[in-house]
Amino acid sequence: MRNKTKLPTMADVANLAGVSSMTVSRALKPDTSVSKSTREKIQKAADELGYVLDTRASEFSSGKSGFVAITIPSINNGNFADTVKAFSDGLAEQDLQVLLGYTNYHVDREEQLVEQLLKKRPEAIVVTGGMHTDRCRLLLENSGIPVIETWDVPEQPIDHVVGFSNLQASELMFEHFIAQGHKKIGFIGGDNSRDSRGRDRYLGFCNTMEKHGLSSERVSFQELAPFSMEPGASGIRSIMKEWPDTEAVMCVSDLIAYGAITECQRMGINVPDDVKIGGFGAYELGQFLNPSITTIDVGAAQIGKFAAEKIIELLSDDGNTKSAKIVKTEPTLIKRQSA
Amino acid sequence: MRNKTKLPTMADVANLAGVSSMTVSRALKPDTSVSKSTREKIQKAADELGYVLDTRASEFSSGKSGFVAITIPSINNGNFADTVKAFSDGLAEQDLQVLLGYTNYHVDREEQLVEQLLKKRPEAIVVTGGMHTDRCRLLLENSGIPVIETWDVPEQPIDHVVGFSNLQASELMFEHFIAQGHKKIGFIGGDNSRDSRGRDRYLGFCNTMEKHGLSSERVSFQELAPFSMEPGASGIRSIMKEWPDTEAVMCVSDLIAYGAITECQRMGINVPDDVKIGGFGAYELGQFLNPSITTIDVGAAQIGKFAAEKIIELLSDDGNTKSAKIVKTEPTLIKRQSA
DNA sequence: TGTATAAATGTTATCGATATCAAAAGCAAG
DNA sequence: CTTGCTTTTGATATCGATAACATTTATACA
Repeated sequence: MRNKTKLPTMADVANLAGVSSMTVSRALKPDTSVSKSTREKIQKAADELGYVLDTRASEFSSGKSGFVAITIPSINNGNFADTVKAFSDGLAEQDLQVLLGYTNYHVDREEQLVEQLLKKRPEAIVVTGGMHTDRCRLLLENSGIPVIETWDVPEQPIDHVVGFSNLQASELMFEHFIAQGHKKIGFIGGDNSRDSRGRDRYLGFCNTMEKHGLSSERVSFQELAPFSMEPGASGIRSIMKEWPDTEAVMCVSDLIAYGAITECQRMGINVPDDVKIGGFGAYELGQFLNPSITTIDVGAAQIGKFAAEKIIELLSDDGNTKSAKIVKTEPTLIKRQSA
Repeated sequence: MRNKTKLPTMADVANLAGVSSMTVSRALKPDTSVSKSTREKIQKAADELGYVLDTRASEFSSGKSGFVAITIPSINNGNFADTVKAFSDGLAEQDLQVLLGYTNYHVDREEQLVEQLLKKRPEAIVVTGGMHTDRCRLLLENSGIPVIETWDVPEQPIDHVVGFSNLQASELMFEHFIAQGHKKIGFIGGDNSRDSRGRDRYLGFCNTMEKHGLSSERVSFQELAPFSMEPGASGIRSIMKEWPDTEAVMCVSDLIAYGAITECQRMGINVPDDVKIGGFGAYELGQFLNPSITTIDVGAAQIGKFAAEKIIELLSDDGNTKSAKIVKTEPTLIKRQSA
């Protein structure tokens, strides 16, 4: 069934319109010098044949692919979605498309994905996080295109960075707890070996506790493969069972906090009167829950916007102007009802 | 900066390894006849040069692109994410990649997107919904590849369909309301001109009301551009203000229901005692909210899975075997606390 | 009207891989 | 060591568009 009838090519259109295929090529682009009459003639021929440009040939011939690759950990995550949306919007004016890939929080999967993406010769690549396999790092370094690491500030950046310190960001929440006089503080996170951002948020917990001479034992690490709400429920159950006098808990994301808060309600524990619960990421659902979720806003959309701007700058650049290698966004605490 | 140093090509690898580029091409694929020793030699040369295959050239030369296009209305929507995930997983074994595009619930945007995607010569295309502009329909019909419409059962399908009747699905909820003895029933939806699935759910409301001789006036249509929770809050406010004796309301999605339920809580209205609220789509967050959200499960993942299977079948097909043009999934009511 | 300049169109070579066919090398059996 | 087969490798044409350059046609102005 498929490909039985071969699709029309530019030469077919040229034939029908009685011009050369080069003229067709020009007529189909917006800003080239083709007379109005021939352009109309060609447009008519193209419509008649149902001609659709083959960008594979086009990209191959012109040498530029017209798109930028971006990898994010998970498709179903409002935060990364915000980043991607702002990123796409920022690149749209430059006629650059976005090719998206999901690592599922696995560095091995990331390596595989990055290789796949590079094979398509993007004009730049954006990756989430600063933790990569050695080979992935090498691939990116040798790619010959701008590389931007986001959502993190790696110690040894590959190239450019648009991110923030997850460690410092999570400290905001713990300092907030402590300023309210709490001492028995806990943390619910995920598998730190897979998610370096989650790990840094946990380190922020440890640092702050240590700084104030408090115990950092009240932790629960849950399997949160498809980063979700259930683990928040099990996490808070486990913490409240082992340390019933816990006063405040920060969760590695708002989705976890959502699971934890709603589970508290089911257990008859009042949030925030009995225990305070903080989230991370300023997801929309946290704003509407009762109690609304106190959280850390990391400026997800801003990251995407900045990354897009940087890419536009780097691509238009003739290699002279030096732009900042590292752009930091400023996480802020959003005080709401839950903590 | 970019492209300054040209990336190595297959010919470079061939040179270094002392073979022809054709042999390199073969060695880099898994199942071709190349002797073990030369394959190792070539692999070594490729690694040394940091060679990465240029799929643009590869696809162009071989004539197949190796990917399938899919359009969905919104990136940040758990339901469509589920469909896409199942779809990707289903195609992964066939070495088919997925190229994703977002229509933002606009048919004009869809037309533009479909054209963009077709330019890249996918091997098949999946679109969400059965409402298209005339030109978009034409583009799809002339594309020469399998087309699958999903999440809907159009009256005049373009080619293949994997979907369900949104009308019948929403009737499940209204019949559920009525079976509980309710008569004063409402609906919160969005802009029907943009979202045909939402419109069909609304029609399901009207049909059921009419069938039982009830009024279908209690409706609120909200602007829900980035399909979200706030509109649920305003929607329920407006309905409860105008018709305070409303007994049950269905929302066009769980996200809207979430906004509506939490707003009720803030207004001191008890759900489900004072008013019952139903959602649509079986989103994860509805399962954990107190009260948990009664909803319609449309089998989002199943749609993706079926679509993938159909594509594999159609692509491997020699054009003989006739497969069903229309595959329907069976929406079910998930009875929880809110209704 | 002729010359200078700009605009419109055509010609040819090319991007990097693979399909296809041809040739060489390896191998088994007599 | 020769014949006949399989396996491995190579040479060449080709996919469809565009870059770069060449040429023709239109336009302006003296």
